[in-house]
Amino acid sequence: MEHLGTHRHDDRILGSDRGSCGKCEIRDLTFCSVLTADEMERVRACRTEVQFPAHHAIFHEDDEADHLFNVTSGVVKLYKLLADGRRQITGFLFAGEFLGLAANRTYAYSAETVTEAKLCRFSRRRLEKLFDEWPHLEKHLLGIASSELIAAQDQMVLLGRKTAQEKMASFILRMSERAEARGQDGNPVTLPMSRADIGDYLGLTIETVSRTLTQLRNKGVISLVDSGHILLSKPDDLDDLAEGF
Amino acid sequence: MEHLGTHRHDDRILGSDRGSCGKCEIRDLTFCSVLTADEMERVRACRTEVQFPAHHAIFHEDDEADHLFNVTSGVVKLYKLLADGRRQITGFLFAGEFLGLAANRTYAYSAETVTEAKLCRFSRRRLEKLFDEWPHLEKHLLGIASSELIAAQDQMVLLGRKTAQEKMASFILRMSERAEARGQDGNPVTLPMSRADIGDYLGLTIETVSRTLTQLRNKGVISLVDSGHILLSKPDDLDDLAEGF
DNA sequence: CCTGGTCTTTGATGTATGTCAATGGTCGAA
DNA sequence: TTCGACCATTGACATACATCAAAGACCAGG
Repeated sequence: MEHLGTHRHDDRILGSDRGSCGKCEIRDLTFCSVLTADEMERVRACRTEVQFPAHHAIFHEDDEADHLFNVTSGVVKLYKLLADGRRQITGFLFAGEFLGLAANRTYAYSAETVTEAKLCRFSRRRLEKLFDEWPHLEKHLLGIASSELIAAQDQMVLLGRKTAQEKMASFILRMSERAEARGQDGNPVTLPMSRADIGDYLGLTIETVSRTLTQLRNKGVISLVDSGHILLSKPDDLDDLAEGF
Repeated sequence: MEHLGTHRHDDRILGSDRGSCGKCEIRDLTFCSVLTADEMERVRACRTEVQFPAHHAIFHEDDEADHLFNVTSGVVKLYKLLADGRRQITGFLFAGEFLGLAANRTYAYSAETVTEAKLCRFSRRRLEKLFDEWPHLEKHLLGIASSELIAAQDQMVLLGRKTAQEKMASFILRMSERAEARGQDGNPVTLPMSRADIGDYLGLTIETVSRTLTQLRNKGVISLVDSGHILLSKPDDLDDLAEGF
């Protein structure tokens, strides 16, 4: 709900490091996976790797949308603000995921790091020229956009029709699944974001997030290792709670 | 919230009418607008025009996603259900808009008519073959998907962070804008859907929708011509209410 | 080891919205 | 015209979640 002061010192760009695509460890998670060696070379030419500390603004909703980004490590959040400061987080992004969606010439949302994070930053203008040349890449992006649209609709169901408990259960399970999809351990789940962030993602307050977690703990379906790590004691029961049984 | 009994008699397909693309009045609103005459001819070959009465199911969330659709007249709603029947409407579609998004091989949502409606029905398999051949069409679809993603994020803000009054005000204004975008009159606004549908779209109950409308009427920002037609008496004040001023 | 700051948890209370119930309006069928 | 069904509106009451407030955790810096 409240604005957490975002650090606004230098961007900490790690030089113009354009040389490391070859040893990119998350290539398979990104759109780069569909590129040939020649194509990779041309993509590399419009790329810069940037690094930000935790809780650092990447861009704001009304900035000129000059760049597209791929998260290469760390966690990023996307959000929109209402005039009085109410905030809705529209997504958390992990390694391999894509950001920079624009409406007209400005970004459609603001983006901030949750943890320290590295990103590949592309010139939108130059990258879009490559998209025009490579239909298979455009096709891949359409697939990504479709999946995101489906995820957005699930989030609408969550925000519009689920109770606090169902929201929390769904969120924990989703984070677990996504960790596994990235090849990490899904249990215990790591929640790198604050309670405020979770609340602003689920349409709840900090207090309700906290209280709901202790309810789930009291029911025995989860254990709180520490505030950022949750052990799923009864994943099947958690599944049921997420769907309202 | 509750299930409105959807009529399940015959589909009322108006024969295999494949001959009328030439005089299609809403061509400019659809992806057909980017096709050449030759391309149109091939699209026409995998097309059937279908017509449904009001409150009729078009497809269900778990059906095999064999078809894609374009609304040519009337209004359609998309929704998802929770196990106990709670419903979230994820969108209302008007003439020119596209539906049939699939996850894996089944539809990602259910679709039902709100009013009597006509749709162009395409074979997914055959249409996707054409997409592969025509990159400019794929590019156009990516643009559509991006706009829908942006709209979905706005809806998340609405569902997660807006009050009932802000939700209603936003909804009325959105409907007005969309009518104007289709070349219709945006004031008075026509709301062809029931209060139950509006509630399930905004994450509210029927009663709250009704009460909120009378609040707005009492404030003098709208007049209720009848339950489906709203006159915007003070559009600017309504704008302010939508954003929380 | 203390200290101040930030974040999380927990408690007490308030309120926007949901639930339950009744009334009224509209429209098509007889 | 009257009837019945359905939908919208309004009222009384209930409650899930928000708000306000305080008390622990945790951690970095001195």
